[in-house]
Amino acid sequence: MFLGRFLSIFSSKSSIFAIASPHYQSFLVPSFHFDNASCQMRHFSAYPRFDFGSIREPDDAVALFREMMRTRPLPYVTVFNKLLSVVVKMQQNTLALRLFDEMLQRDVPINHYTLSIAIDCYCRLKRPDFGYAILGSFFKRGYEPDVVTFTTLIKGLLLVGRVPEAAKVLWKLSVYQLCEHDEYTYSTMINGLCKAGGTLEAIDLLCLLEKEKGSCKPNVYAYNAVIDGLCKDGKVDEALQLFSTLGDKGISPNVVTYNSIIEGLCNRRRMDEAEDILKKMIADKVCPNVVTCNIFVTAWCKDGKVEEAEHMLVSMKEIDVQPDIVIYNALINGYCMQGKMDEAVRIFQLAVNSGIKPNIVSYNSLMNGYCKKGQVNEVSRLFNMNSSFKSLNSQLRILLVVDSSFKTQIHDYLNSQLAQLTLSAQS
DNA sequence: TTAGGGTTAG
Repeated sequence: MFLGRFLSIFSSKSSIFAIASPHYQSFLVPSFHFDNASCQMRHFSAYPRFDFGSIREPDDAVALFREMMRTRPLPYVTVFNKLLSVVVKMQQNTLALRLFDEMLQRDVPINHYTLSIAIDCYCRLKRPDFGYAILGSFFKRGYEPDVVTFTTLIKGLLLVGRVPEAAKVLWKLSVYQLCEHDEYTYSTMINGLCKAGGTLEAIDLLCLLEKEKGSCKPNVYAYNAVIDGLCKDGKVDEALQLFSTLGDKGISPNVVTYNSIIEGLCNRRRMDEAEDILKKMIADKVCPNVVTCNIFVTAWCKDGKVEEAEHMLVSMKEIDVQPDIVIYNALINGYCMQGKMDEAVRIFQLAVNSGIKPNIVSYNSLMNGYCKKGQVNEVSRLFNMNSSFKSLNSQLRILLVVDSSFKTQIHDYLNSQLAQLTLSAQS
């Protein structure tokens, strides 16, 4: 049985932890001994120390920002930049831009790091043109955009599929000697090309870099992007071929490399080969992570082997990998697809009891399952548990998959909910 | 305590 073999593969992983444990220990030991001097400096500093680690919600960041704005003299620009970075890492790009705007309006000192963060936010919001506009502020304030700034803009253009423009920026960097490109620049370009459907062009660029003399050789991120692109294009054998050459090139595959290959094989239902790659991964001392586990769980669920897939939760505990909502959702959906709603709800509860918050995907899977069984009352109950404008569009999408005999009933129900939500929003 | 990179679910 595949699951049995899978578990036995994982059980051999204890050796990995044995090897890795000294690193874990040194990582966990607090570094008081060499931080004493700086602690004392801070203790006597006139500036308060702002605790960015305590930021959990966007509101926390706003509260800290307000506190910083009230502090006199104002904190250094580095402190404001740090706060903006924390907000960006929370994927609150609009909020980061709002804070940035307030800094400009209230004449808080900024530097080229601040401007790069703002460009990054616009790019992440898929508005690279606004990012470009900020380049003007660089020159106005006497700063020069550097390789990070340009790489960020290239990434932004690629994110919205503007491949030729991104290539042009890359080309201009060299021709006009605006700055020296680095590994990030090329891996960003290669990844963007793959994500925009241009895996072949990405391979061409990769080959060009491999032949180029100099220090800017493609790294594991660039190879991962191409391997993943090939797998997603269904060209798993080509991905395997490239994967097999990595060792000779001095590139160590990491967990993402292995996950992409495993996913490519699983999607083609080449499960035995996926298992072989997992074995190789463990032999190479690369620890499987939650994504690795989820790839197998998803594949088993699609094959209708949901009970077996559920055993993965046990395996994960054994190897100290924490399940996340993605893996619970894969199982919930697996049971829903089989019409086993009691089992689906049990997994839902298991997630909640484990402290994992269900999300829109969890609710949609359950609603879809109940719709398929015609249990409209359960659908309404779930809808009321999770009704908001944000999720409404996703919930309406279930109409596409429910049996036609229930469509009218659910459609009327959702319309009445929509009307109520509209009214409450207006009031 | 200052900026840029990858993989997963309905």
